[in-house]
Amino acid sequence: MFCQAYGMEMQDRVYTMSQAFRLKQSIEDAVIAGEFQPGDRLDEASLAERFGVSRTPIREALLQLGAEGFIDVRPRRGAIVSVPSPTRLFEMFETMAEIASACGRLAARRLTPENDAAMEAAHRACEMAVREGDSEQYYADNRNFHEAIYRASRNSFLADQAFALHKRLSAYRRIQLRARNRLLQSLQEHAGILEAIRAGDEQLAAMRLHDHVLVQGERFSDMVLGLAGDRRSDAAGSRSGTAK
Amino acid sequence: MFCQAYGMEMQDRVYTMSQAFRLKQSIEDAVIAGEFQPGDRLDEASLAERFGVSRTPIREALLQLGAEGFIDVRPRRGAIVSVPSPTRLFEMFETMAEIASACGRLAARRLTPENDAAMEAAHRACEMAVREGDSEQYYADNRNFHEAIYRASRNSFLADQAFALHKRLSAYRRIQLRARNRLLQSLQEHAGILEAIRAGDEQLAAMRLHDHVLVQGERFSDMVLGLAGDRRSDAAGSRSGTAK
DNA sequence: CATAGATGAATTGTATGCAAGACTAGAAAT
DNA sequence: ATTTCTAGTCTTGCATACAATTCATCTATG
Repeated sequence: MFCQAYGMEMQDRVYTMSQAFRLKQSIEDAVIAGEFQPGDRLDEASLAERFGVSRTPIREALLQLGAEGFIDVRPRRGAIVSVPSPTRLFEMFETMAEIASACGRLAARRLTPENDAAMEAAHRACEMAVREGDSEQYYADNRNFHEAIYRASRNSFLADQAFALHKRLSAYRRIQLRARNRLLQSLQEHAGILEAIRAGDEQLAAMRLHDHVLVQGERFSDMVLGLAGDRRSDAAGSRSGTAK
Repeated sequence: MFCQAYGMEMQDRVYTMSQAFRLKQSIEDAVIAGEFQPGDRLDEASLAERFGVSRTPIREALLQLGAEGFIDVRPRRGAIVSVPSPTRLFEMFETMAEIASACGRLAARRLTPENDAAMEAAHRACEMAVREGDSEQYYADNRNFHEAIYRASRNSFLADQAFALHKRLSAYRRIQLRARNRLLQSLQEHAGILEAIRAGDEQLAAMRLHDHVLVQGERFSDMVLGLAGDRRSDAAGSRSGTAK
């Protein structure tokens, strides 16, 4: 049937996005922005009231965010913003380092002029932010720079995974950037990463990206793992004061 | 995701799992078992009737599976079992190779006697399956072997990610195993991987795992990427929304 | 005084109903 | 005969109602 080809063309049509999808984005953004802090309860009723919808689409959004690991949905006990234990956080960063370095390795192998230009532009933006000492701006530009590298792997699936994890870690990454005042150091590392990718040196690019993400945290991670025989990855609150 | 024993028991107390969670597992199992083939429609009404529940928990299960990337949920157009394009499939396998090799690298660095024993046991089971020529059994044991390696990374987050992707690719992996009749070859590669991990040779372990997963597919992947200048964004495309 | 048990309030899980968008088939027109 | 328009059916999306379970508070008891 020739009609099928014709029908395909109707796919340019823009379908209305469901409310649940919009809500998912909104809630995710609110979490990333820090409006909901780790440990905070995501109450279905209040979220429904806040967004002017019923509980149903809220529930659907929360469950999806839970499936992505963005929040923690406990059966019959409601959803909370995940509170990863220190060990869990190291594990997440270590995973981020591995995935990022994989992207860098592939990018070094497959670099195209377009991807190169995108990374260059993002790098320039980072430079500008550092020059102006704008930490918030650097945070945003840094995100774009890393996304450009993920894309440069020319593996959109891997890039999606990388970016998803990047978003999940954004709150802690921001702390990391601020706490150590390592804007300039970060920028220099970026330059080294770019250099390695452009040289087509897969190993070097992977290593530099790995170290860039972990920031000397690797050995510390190993140490923690060595000490802690058993690991708890519970989201159980460390909210109230120290257990006495 | 890390759904194993999610709602089973937390802090001694056993909570009743929600229907939606059970349904999620059931539907996922059905997809993995090949009962629903890629492209098949997952109709809410018929699934509800099949499991004897209303549409609500079915919907919630489908949305969660969609968020995990296991199926493809299109707004207002229902859910289907994902039909990755060949390019997409290569990307998924390549990502699996990268994540698996990362697990192997960490396993080589941190191997404990317990993890070693677990891998050994799984390897023995694989040997037995090959000796008896039981392809189905090997498929199951192979899965356990790889899971043992993921766990041996001593990074439970990374291991969860790896296992989730492994499950997602199970249908195609089974084809891969059968089509090439490479049971024996696979077993020998397993032995080589174990050897490298035990020797603490991170690079070798990573490389062997990488090659084991990709099975000479790497160059082919590069070739496909090289030929296809632009990649189709199929219906099974990324869920990155309007991110530019 | 502390702890265990029970009762009421609050919150989540599921079912049902209705509205709106998407698919199908048929008729009209070129 | 092919395409376009249209009407009807089917499916999904959301709201509401109710059931089930968890949490908090209070009381009784050692």
